Amino acid sequence: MAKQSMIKGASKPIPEPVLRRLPVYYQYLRKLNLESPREYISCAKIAEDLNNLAIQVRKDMEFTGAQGRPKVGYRVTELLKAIEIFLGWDNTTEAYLVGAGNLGFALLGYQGFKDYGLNIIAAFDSSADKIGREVYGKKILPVKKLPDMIRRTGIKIGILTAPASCAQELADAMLGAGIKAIWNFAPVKISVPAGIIVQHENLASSLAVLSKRLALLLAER
Amino acid sequence: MAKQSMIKGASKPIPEPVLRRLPVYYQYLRKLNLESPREYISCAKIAEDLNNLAIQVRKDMEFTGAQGRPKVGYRVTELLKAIEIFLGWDNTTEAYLVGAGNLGFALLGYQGFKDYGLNIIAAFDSSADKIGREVYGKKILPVKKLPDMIRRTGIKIGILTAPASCAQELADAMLGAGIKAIWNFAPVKISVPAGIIVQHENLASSLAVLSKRLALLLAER
DNA sequence: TAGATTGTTAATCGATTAACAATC
DNA sequence: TAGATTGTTAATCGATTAACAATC
Repeated sequence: MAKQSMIKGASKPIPEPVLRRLPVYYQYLRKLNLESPREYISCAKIAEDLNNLAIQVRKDMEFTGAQGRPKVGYRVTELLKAIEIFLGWDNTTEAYLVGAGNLGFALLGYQGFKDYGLNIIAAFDSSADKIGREVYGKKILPVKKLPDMIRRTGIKIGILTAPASCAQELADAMLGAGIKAIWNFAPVKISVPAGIIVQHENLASSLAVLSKRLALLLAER
Repeated sequence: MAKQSMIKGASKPIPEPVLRRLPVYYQYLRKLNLESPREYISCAKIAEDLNNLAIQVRKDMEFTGAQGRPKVGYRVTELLKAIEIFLGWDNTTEAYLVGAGNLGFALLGYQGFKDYGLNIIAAFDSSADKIGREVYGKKILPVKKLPDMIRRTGIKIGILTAPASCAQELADAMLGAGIKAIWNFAPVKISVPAGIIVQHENLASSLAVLSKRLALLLAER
């Protein structure tokens, strides 16, 4: 099966690169709103501050359906709203986190998620000295209760921050109980049936880009 | 300034997508070597297991300079070596980590980095109850010693896991002391002069892809 | 030998960028 | 009005995929 770099199914398919840039604009505009608020903004200004091209910003914004006014630009609040709605960040999606290690704790404590419509309801772990604790206001529950909780709450997103060695097993448990999307931070590829979404965060891929760039930079002279 | 999706400066410029896939092959081949070792492997087999196309695997491998034998395939050890050398993972690069919170701890404890030639030498933090502790064998030092340590050791990579509020300030301190590449996990864009490499891990971008895919999936029926 | 698989050149596809008309 | 900026159509560029020759 071929991979899909294009997100299909929508009226207009959205290129993944666009989808990855929209949050960057969103973060930028929110920060701008706090630090030096203004009613309107042009693509040229956004592009300049974010170090890319105005035409790309304009094209990207087109996907969200946001409309600007010639000579004036886009109303900042409208732009923010358009991105929010487009990404589905205007209403909250609930998720469970599985694996309450350091990374799990970091994600539980990340305040940004609520801006992106993601609410981690609870965490699950198998270790007795973690179960029962409360971290950043979120309960750590025994992992054997996970399937039951997923069924009862109908939660669709699982955030997997367990060690590689038990990632597949935990993924299977989640999927069996009705999870539809797994955000996988475990450093291992997990196999899932068709129709299930896996978003794999691979540190090694990022590191490869970083180390190659650095090697080229240092080799320049 | 336009952005560069292509890594320039090498004899043959390497597309970033290729660079991101190479570690996936690497992880796959290493796991294969442990679980069901074999001397040779074909691109078709790799592609099947990783869910992509044989021609893409072959093209990607071409960049590493690895050579296969028609009808036989590639020698697994050679493939691993070729990727290692190509990414510069065959000799160790040292790095400092700045910000010893939960995420910092998670990265300090991540065993995988040594396979990728990255060695985090020490961590820095400003909080008194962290300074002096040792985590996964790595000392936590006072952040005010950071510039001096960078100068003395000549370390070129800084891993930034501090809160957004002090990310820019810490980045400036690192760059002033000679850091050439920053792996930025802080949820904020940092500004750097030309010639400095910043690799920004943006959770919001990944979440956007995940949430849009899930929304489309759930809307299908 | 026949067939599988690599290596390499060509074709396609999609994303980015450019050009320009519309409009405030 | 003139000029800046959007909206939209066209051109370019690069990455992916296909085709096929080379070879073990």
